[in-house]
Amino acid sequence: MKSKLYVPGVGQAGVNQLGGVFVNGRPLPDHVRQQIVELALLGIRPCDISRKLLVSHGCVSKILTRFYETGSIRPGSINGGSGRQSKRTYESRAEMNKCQNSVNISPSHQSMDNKEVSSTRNYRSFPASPDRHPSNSHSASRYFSFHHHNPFFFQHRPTPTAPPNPPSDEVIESEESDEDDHDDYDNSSILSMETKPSTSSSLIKHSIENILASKVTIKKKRPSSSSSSNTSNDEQTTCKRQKCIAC
DNA sequence: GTCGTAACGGTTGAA
DNA sequence: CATTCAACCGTTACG
Repeated sequence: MKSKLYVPGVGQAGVNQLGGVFVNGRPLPDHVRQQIVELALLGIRPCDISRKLLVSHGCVSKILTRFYETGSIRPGSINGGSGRQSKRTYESRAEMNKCQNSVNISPSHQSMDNKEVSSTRNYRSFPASPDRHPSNSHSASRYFSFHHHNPFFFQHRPTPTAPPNPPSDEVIESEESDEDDHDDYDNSSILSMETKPSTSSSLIKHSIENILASKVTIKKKRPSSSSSSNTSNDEQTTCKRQKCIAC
């Protein structure tokens, strides 16, 4: 039921049942994950979140479960799991460190150390800066291939108000820095500390993110119709939230 | 209608 | 350099 379109260098971009765009095998962009968690923390039910963000409810469930358990919304295993000493593990470690400090979800906490952490994350989703990962020639070539064939994918900005995306080259530079990061996100974001792709890291600039981002931002937020029914769920959510904070 | 989860197909990166 | 394989991803379907 899902339509697929093959994107060279990235894989199969598909459209899920909700009409959302995704790339099979690739994690959702950070800001989408962030939105999922934020909305959940605001008491929005997962089903509403999935509809609003056009993400499957299974994915929402996974992300929220992970968030409640680990305090991290980032993809990747927290415990590492395999003996594989990969970037994922490294990234996860950074998350763990950050989790200890940051799970108190306070915007005021978003701070500079975030930059340090962010430098170790985000990049996984796409080899945006192949030069940082010289060993990964495959990914680099895939990236360049895709980039070359789909320049338009890198020209979208998540928000309509955002300035035009710097041309693809800057993506590769990966040091693109602040210019595009903050404006992509809601400044009042509860989890901005946790999830803000922040400056240094080259956030996933590839297609799915931008596509989703534009979809999400363009899509008018429904007045949370579930507000009335939230009361009971709020308790659950609050309970989980406290559980998360406790971590 | 909502939620959690297993199965599935796909991507990624280390070996 | 190409291949293999484990880990992870999001979607789908089921209960």
